[in-house]
Amino acid sequence: MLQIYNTLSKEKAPFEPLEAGKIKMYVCGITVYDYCHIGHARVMVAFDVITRYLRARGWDVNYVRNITDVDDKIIRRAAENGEAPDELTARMIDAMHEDEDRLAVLRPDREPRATAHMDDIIALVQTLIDKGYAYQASNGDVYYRVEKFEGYGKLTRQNIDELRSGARIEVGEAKESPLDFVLWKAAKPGEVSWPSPWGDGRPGWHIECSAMSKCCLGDTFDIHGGGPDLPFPHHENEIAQSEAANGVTFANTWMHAGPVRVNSEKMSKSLGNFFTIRDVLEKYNPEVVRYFLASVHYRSYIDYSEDSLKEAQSALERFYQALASVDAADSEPENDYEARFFAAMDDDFNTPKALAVLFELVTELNKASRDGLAVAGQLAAQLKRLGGIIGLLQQAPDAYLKGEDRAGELTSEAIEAMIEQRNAARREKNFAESDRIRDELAAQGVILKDSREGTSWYRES
RNA sequence: GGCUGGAUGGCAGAGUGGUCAUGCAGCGGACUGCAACUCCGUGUACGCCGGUUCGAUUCCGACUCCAGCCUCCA
Repeated sequence: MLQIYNTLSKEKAPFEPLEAGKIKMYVCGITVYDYCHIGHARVMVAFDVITRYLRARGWDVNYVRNITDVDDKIIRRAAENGEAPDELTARMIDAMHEDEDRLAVLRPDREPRATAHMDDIIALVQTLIDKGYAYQASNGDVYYRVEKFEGYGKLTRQNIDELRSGARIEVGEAKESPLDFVLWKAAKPGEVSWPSPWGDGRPGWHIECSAMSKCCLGDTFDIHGGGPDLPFPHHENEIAQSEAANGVTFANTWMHAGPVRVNSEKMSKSLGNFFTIRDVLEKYNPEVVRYFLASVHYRSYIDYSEDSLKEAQSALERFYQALASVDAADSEPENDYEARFFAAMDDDFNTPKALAVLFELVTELNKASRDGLAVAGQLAAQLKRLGGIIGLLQQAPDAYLKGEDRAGELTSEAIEAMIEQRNAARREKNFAESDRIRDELAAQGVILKDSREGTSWYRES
């Protein structure tokens, strides 16, 4: 039985989709005005692992993740760059897909974009106005009347009075109450805008998700996910919009990934202490980054540091060394690893626990491999398949360990030529020369392994 | 201040009312010409104080500290 922690109830509960066999999941994606950072990567990988596991468990998953391609930050950044907003967003969407591909994050089934759903957004705002949950203010903006929605604050347990005392009205706003938030923003001269019954303008931040989830998945769906900073106010506001407009429960299960920290502080744009995915991939194999993110439970904070990445590197190398020792068979052995792996994942997607099971499998595989047992190949096949459920271990072991030839480093050919020289020296028992060559290679990050079958090598990544 | 989490061995990180997490690093041994990989062995870990219990790291309460949200942020 799959148990999922629900932010709404603050507890794990058995998961049951609305429609047998099918799961409808909506995840808040990113605002495409800059390159994705590791925090984004965490959410992407977390929901990728979740989707892969749900599918491995036999469910038909419809995974929708939006792209916010109109907002203040985009408009500002595009102006700074001297380019049109849609040029900026097109570039950033391409970059995001490139980053995801490298991290082996599968594309969501649909990636709706706000600018492509203006009709849905406008219709939803109109419904809210018709039902008395929204109003157009004197400055032309349309606002949501928060105090009219009875359950406001239920996701994050906010008390409406507490919120009221902390809220304030910005200059230029014309809200009835400081708690009200904008649904439709009247355009300023020269800004990108769309026509609407309330004049030219653009949608507020929250309404697009209510509109696109309704459009792609319906009024009620199974899972709504996102990053750690979204529960309040974004998801609280989505609930207010959608439940007021549709009159039914919005999402049954709310899932939120934990934050990435750097030096015990949250990594964020506002603190400026963030690393982009592409920065990190300059130095580390993408699979190492993915392993690092999967080595901690998705809801816990995770500390980003060079040391953690190095550790992930060593751990992953252990997996690939084991896989490299034997050819994977076509069949798998009878054992309880799969059941234990699934039991771990069934417990709110406990990837660290699932990985621990795989490490036990590795030890058994290494022993079988050392003893030349046929089961070794079967264990390798099993390891690769289970690893694949969390998006790991799908590279050819040899290719992973050797890495790619890089500019300024020894090529595979050069390495192999040196190994040949060294083996000639070894045959003559000239160990001084043989060790000299090995040291020379080691200085370049190339490690040798002598065995009965000959000498193999790998790059210390 | 309001609302959420968290505190586990050198580090990372699961988990459990009473026998092992797991990984990285370290130490000893096997293998090896020597290494590397691998295997075997190796650590009185559970923030602090009370309580419940035959027994608590695990349950309950207080305390201390840390983090997240409450403003754009995944």
